[in-house]
Amino acid sequence: MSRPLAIDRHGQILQALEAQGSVSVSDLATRFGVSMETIRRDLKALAEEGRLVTVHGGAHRLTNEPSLSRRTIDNAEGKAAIGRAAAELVEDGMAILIDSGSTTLGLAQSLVGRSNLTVLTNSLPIGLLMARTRTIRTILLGGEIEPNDEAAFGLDTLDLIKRFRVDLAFIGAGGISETGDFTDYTRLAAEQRALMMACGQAAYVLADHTKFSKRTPVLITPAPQLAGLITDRLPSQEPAAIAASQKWPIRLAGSSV
Amino acid sequence: MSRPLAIDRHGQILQALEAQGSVSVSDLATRFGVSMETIRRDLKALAEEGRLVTVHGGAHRLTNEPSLSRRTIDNAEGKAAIGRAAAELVEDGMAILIDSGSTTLGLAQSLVGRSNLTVLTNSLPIGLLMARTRTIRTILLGGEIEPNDEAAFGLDTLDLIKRFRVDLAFIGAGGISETGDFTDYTRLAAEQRALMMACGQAAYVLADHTKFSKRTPVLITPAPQLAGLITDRLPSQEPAAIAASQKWPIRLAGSSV
DNA sequence: ACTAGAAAGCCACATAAAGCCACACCAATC
DNA sequence: GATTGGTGTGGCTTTATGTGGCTTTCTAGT
Repeated sequence: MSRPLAIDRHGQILQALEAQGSVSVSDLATRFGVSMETIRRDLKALAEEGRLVTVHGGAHRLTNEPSLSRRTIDNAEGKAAIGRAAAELVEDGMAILIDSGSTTLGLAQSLVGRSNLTVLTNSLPIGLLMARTRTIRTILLGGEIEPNDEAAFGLDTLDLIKRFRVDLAFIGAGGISETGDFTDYTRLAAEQRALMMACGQAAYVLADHTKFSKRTPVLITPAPQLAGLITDRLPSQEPAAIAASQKWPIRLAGSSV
Repeated sequence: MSRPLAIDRHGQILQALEAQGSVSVSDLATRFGVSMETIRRDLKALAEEGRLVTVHGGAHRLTNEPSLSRRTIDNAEGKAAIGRAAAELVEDGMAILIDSGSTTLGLAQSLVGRSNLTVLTNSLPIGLLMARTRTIRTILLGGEIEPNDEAAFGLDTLDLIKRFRVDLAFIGAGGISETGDFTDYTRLAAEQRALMMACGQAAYVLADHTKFSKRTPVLITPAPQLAGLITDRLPSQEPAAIAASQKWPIRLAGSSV
């Protein structure tokens, strides 16, 4: 009987670490089907190389770096579920576009470990995350960086988007109006998101349920490629949720972990 | 030379490695119908040619270029000193371009706290760092991301560079040749760096002393804007250092903290 | 704040897979 | 027919992993 390569495990551990910030010994042990002691030895070796720090129960990423700062993401669980649901739509060999935002970041995290994909994004954290997998080809849509989003916006970004065609586009939104339409904070961002939709053969908006109660000023003109909305749950009392459910096909992400 | 069978095997092993990142001895043995010992000899031979690295149980793709994301930066102190020296050239209100690399990252770190600056960069870590200051306007030059550098390279990047003109450009280099010229790992990177030089009214190459003993294959064609080299110290015994000092104005960064 | 139980860590030992080396073998080549 | 280079085999060493016993650390309930 042959033994799986230890070095592959090391690589995947580091990937999981990039995506999640921390990993637990028991999770890794079950995931790889090896004993906890083996995982401990892996983590110890990686820690000696200075690639992570071990903590009781697992390991943690070194904290100096441009992190996908896990700065208290609201409704992290719901966004992770949306990410997993969206990732199921992504098939081997596809080229996809991922917009910036904490919800779309959930999708990127779910794609870690996949290979034979091409990801276009205007988000720096997503770009770094994807590039570090080393198995996903990553193209960054450059432009002027908006510090709040840590993503590129602007004329150059619009221009770059126009040069590509992808299989799927996953778009964020600032909020959802009472009419069920998607809205954004600025004119430029709305324009850019509309263009991103048109870049894909099919486009999905990723928005968690908190967006139904958010109103942002600029309407995003939906492109014909818009295939639906992926969210975690529909707040039944929200007019925006009711309107949206009548307007777009909605895919509910099971919040079960 | 060798049996045709063996040559086929070597090629296919490298191909499998390219596709999967790693291969196991036992898998290859069953796949080719030969003994594990033979596969080991194959891997050993390929490892001696520098085409892969052997690990217990198989082999792993080599990452030719030392990765930036491994946190231990060689000669961090010298690079920080170079960064401070370069930062002194940057005046209020300027627009500057910062190339990717660990040395140029030192410059970016020295600029934290400054304001009224515009920074163009193709490096994701530098872009994030600058954007997070919120006082420095940041423009990211997009394109395909090279995982080792965590920076954008490619046709789109070249195209974007051409659209800007900056006051100062700070360029990295893979190595310095015996003739004192700057060299790089790939044709594309060399081209891109040359274009970056031409983007500035004046351009400086930032390279610490370890670069004088590094030889990388592709020559960077210097643009006329190249105003000099900023380094931490000149290894007197290195022919590359002597040649460079005769060819370019050199600014030595005081290593004093 | 204290303490008991549970979970995780550590160490030593056992074992199976992998690596290494010397030698034998086989099939082309000169 | 001798030579040469690739390949397989057997014996030994090394490495990776699992297991059990013990210690340490965390957590929750009083």
